[in-house]
This record gives sequence, structure tokens and C-alpha cells, in this order.
Amino acid sequence: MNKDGILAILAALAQETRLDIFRLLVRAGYSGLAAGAIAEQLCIPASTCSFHLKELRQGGVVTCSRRGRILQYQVDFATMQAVFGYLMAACCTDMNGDKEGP
Amino acid sequence: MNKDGILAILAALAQETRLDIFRLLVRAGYSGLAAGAIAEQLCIPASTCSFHLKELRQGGVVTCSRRGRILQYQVDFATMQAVFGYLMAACCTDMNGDKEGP
DNA sequence: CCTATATTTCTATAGTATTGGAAATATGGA
DNA sequence: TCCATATTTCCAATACTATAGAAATATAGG
Repeated sequence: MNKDGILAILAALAQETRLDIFRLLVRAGYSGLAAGAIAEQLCIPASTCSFHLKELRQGGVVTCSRRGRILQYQVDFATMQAVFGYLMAACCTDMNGDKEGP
Repeated sequence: MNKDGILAILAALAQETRLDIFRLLVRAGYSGLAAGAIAEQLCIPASTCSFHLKELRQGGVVTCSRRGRILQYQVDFATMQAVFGYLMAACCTDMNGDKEGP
């Protein structure tokens, strides 16, 4: 995962409504949720929800698939694991130089 | 780690200059780097650097300690591990309901 | 084809963030 | 005390982001 990809994912998640959407979709698992269901659960207008879903999609956090007239959004778990795993590892290993630890 | 804390850390990191500072500080380990050294390495004005360091500090990403007239900044590794570990875990376990996986 | 439903795109407005120069503050040493 | 260095705070200009109503698009079903 390169810097731009990580930045895109962090920027996508770093907003309250989008973090709420993300948490909702994590709980929903692989099947995900319809755009309308997300807007309803979070009590936000459809256009606002759509705007944030686009940001999450462009950032690489979620994918969506059409099921008739419903657009189903789901977390891209593989990407999330790659990014958070990378950041986690960076903070667990890269600080071990000649430096003192706690 | 609660929602506000996670949001604060994501927002702090979700900006190119601040992600650059973070990467520099991760490589520097526990001893960290002086504010001046960070500004110099990234070729940014001191005031801009100071602004971003404040955002990182308020977000909980870094801490700083004075060493004479030098302010030394370091990553708060424990906090980073808590946050990324939590997000990583959420994406590894919470999606296992009755839902189909890949 | 026509209608209802699901969702997006468009648009304007309001709100928030970033930048960098200049001035202020803090510290160490002569 | 006075000076040099390190850094922050202040400020104003600029740029970006979020919000939500209205209009447009897509699809299913009769």
C-alpha cells in the first residue's frame, strides 16, 4: 500500500458521518447495506449520504454492487486489513532502532 | 478507544504534510525529532510545521518534550497501536455474522 | 409505455482547514 | 543583561469540504 492510497483511506474515514457509515457497514459484514438503509439508520438526507458514500468508494473503503434498483454498499475488508495492518506493523516494528523504548 | 478518539487520530493523519511528519517520526523511533529538524527535512516553513505538529499533538498522534530550547516530538506508539489494532480487529472479526465471506 | 421507488448528480451556501510572513515567547550562554 | 536560536502564536488570504433541496437517472413491475 503506497502513501497516496493510505492518505485516501484515512481522509475518507476522517469525517464523523463517514466513520458512522463505516461502522454500520463493518457490522453489516460482507453482504453490506443498501444506500437507503444507511441514510435511514443515520437520519441523514439521501443526497448527503450519497455524497459520503462516493467519498468512501473513491477512497477505497467500500465497494458497491447493484441488486435491481438497490445499490448495496459493503466494506472492502481486504483493503482495510492491508492498510490498518501496515500502519499497525509500522508502529510495532519501525520504532526499533537504537532508540530506547518504554 | 472511543469514536471521538479514533476520529481525532484519523483526522490528524489524513493530511499529506501531517502523514509525512508521522512517517518521519515513526522512522525516528522513541527519541523522535526536533520541530526544526522536521521542518527542514520536509522543506516547509516553521510556522506551517508548527501548525501541523499542534494538530498531531491535539489529535493524540504525537507527544513532545522540551530539551533545552529544542522541542522534541515523538509518535505516541502506544496510542497508535491501540487505534490501528482496534480498527484492524474490527475488520477481521466483526464481519463474521451469518454473512458470506470471500 | 407509465408509474413508483432507489439513488445519484447538480447547485448554492455555509463552514472548516491550510498556508506563510511577521511578531511574540522561551531558553541557553556570554 | 543582552543576544542568538528554537519554536510558537497571530493574522489574513486562499482553498477545500459538507450540507441538503431540486432535478436527473436507473430499474422493476403492471
